[in-house]
Amino acid sequence: MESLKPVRGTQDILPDESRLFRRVEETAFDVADRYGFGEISTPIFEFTEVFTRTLGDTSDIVTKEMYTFEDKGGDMITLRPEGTAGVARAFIANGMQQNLPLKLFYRGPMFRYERPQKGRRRQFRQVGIEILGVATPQADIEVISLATTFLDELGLKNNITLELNSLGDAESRAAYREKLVSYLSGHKDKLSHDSLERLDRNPLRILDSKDEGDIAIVSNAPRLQDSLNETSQSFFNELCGGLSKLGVDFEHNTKLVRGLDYYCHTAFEFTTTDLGAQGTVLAGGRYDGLIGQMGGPETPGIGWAAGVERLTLLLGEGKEAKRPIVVIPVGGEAESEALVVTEMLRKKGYRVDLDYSGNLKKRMKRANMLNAAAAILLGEDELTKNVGTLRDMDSGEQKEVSLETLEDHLKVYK
RNA sequence: GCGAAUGUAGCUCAACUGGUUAGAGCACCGGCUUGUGGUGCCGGGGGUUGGGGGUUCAAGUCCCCUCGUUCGCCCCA
Repeated sequence: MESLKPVRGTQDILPDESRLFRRVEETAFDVADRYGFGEISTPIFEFTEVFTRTLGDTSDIVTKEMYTFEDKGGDMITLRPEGTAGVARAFIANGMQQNLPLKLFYRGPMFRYERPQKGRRRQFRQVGIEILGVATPQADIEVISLATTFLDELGLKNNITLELNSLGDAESRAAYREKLVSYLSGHKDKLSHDSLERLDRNPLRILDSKDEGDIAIVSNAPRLQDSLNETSQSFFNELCGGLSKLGVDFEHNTKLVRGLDYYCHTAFEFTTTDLGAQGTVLAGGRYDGLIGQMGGPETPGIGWAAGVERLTLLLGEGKEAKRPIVVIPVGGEAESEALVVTEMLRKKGYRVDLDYSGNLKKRMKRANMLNAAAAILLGEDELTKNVGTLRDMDSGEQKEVSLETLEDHLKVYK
């Protein structure tokens, strides 16, 4: 065996940690459900074209981060690097435009060939939502307030801030892009190497540069919001107004941008300073051009995705699992009776564990390790009297109770 | 893809400028306690020091390569 280690950037998620993952995903689904979203599952791999068409040939995701391979039938297949493309594809393929507007929730693993870091894996999980078919800011408001509720219910409200910006409609963006490029072109000699490359590929990104020289240049650059036409401006105003009315706090970050062409109007990110360089915990925006670009009917869309790993890193320990009751048979004869009692209690809804082996001391120790609330001892003495010894694991008090009325005594532990 | 740090027991870490059989705490197993855990005492198992190569009389320690992790950049959730 070459190595038993998992492939770089992948990880085993053991039961304790799984609980956190489940909490994040279930909270997300639960909230989305209340907001009227239905769950959609799309394949975790698609024809490569699905992603190259939606993400554009020049984006980093496509040029260097996709897990792409040829399958045995000769098709080019890619492990999905994000969720929206698959949802959009499924939308078109299933003729879902009949049912607009649509509110969809998804969750599952995504794959990106990147250098792993804290909060960044090659296989990672996302939860996300999309609203399709609503061109007005109502959808933007709903999607963002859903995100806020979700993060609130995870108890993360205090660590996370919402940054919001408008990219404007296609016309406004094109106009701004032109202004920005012509301004920046006058400073080519001073731009950082990275930004120089971004200049023709993705100039808006330069606004976001961390290079000090770039920041100085950008500070005098024409501003995005000055290029917004009337439609775009009122769209954004309506969004901000709606959020305020719902009590959603946000910061208008005029440097927040999205690279791809089909993005428009709303862009937002929920960020934290607790995760080093991977500060973005949930992000999304409006993508009115996407479905049309894929060959479907022109359909407006907006949505977000959140990184489950990053959220679990912020959660810490979290709530304890429900404490079990442990049934402890003493002596071989009690084993089968213990099994009966255990099954009976399980079917009545108790969380019950049965110790398999060892002397009483060992089994008690194990019950303690399991953080049991109570232990039920079944030995020869008990069996002849048809009782069980019920021990409260916190107080240490114990009493014999008849097996018929056992459940009444357990209600406190349920 | 680029730059840097790091890698010793299941976990957290120790081992002076290279120098005998690599230690400790926690965890685990056993005993004190043959039907009673969470505290105590005694004992035990555990490591090709991430892997490979090199320098040296001698390498956990120095050098090279490789793999993993972490941090930053790029990018993103």
